[in-house]
Amino acid sequence: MKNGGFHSGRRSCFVIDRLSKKDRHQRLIQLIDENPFVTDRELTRQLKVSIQTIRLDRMELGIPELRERMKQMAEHSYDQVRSLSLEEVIGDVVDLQLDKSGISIFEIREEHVFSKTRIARGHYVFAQANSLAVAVINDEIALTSSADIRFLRQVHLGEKCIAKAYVRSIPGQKGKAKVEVFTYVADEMVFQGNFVIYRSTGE
Amino acid sequence: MKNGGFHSGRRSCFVIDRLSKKDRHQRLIQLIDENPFVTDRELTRQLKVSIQTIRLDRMELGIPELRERMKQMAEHSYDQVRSLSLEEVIGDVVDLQLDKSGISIFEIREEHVFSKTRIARGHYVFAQANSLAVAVINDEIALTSSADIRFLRQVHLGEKCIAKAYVRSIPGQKGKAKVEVFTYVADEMVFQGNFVIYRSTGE
DNA sequence: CAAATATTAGAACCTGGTACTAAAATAAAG
DNA sequence: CTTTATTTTAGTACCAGGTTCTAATATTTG
Repeated sequence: MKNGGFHSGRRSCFVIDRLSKKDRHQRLIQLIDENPFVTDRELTRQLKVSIQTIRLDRMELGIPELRERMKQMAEHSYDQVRSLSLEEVIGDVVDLQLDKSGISIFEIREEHVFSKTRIARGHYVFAQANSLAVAVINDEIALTSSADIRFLRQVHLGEKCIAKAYVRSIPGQKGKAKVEVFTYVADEMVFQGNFVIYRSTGE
Repeated sequence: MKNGGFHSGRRSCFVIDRLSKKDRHQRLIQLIDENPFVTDRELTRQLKVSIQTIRLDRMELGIPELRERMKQMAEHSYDQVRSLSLEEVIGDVVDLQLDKSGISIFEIREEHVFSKTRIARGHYVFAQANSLAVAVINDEIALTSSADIRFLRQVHLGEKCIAKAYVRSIPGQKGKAKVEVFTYVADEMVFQGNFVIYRSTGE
């Protein structure tokens, strides 16, 4: 053995000594998590064990090699970019009757909440309602003109928001539509909004 | 030569013949753009040229090898995830006087606009204002209670939104603060919002 | 036709591994 | 204190997907 104390470290009676297998595994997971772009060779320096040990460890832990990790990240981001650019609406629209009504579902995930309180940031709840209000209008161009909104209670991590939109056309004005949106978690109303949507009819 | 017509295609008098160098370059760019995970070997099949030609072409066009492409995508997505999870606020807060006022800047990028019209989705403009309204409140917990908003004109791709927030405390109610936000592009006001923010004072 | 350009072939080498065999070192059990 | 089991290290052959370099053919152009 190369490392360890002067008398080639028996037990762990020396300060700078190898970690136990279990500890090393934990550290390995941590290191790769912190920097997924680390090579096995770099890991040998950090963990003071041979490259074979690193590779055995990765096997046991089911951690793929660097190139495979990068490939997976690349594929993931590729999919994400594709789906994001398709995401014309925040939340899944499950029902849509153009110029009448619509329903969308949106689940509050980690990225939508304040990390401290785990309460959803208002603009995500608004975004779901706004997207739905725009989607429900049967027009080439539909833009939010103004809105009057109310957050009735906090929405927490993991909760499913069901937004229901109803189109109430404004009789006098042709280029504008009024859309009412109510968002529920289970039976409880958490958000209420009155949107005035600009539409491009007759242009 | 291996491909081409029966008499080993002189000129381009045969139908199934190699493309010109220029056309091949265009096709190569297109193929890699469509599927960045394609190997050189797969490209030889598509373009009917040798692997050396593919590699020369990539050189000339400055297209890196598959592994480098994957690495770049992986790094890009890693950075994005990191910055997204750190993004406590939409827009850069450039000035903040707690319980008084604040300014944030937010540039409209591709991902914020309707692909058809290149006009910003309302909820991004709202999100900037909402984030700023919450940030300007000097409290552990600050949540949007209600808002009254107006989109004064469309914001386009590439425009920089400068949001200014002013706290107007509500004298009667202790747990609520009123925040006015005005968003400008250059000198033009594009958005106006009155937010009522719930605050946790004295709790 | 000759000269210039484009294409192909092939060998050596690189990174970051896998798969496998085998020998040490260390720990645990009898 | 041995013997056995586990853990760690060493070393070789091999792989994908390349780069880099030299050299030989095609093909096009003047």
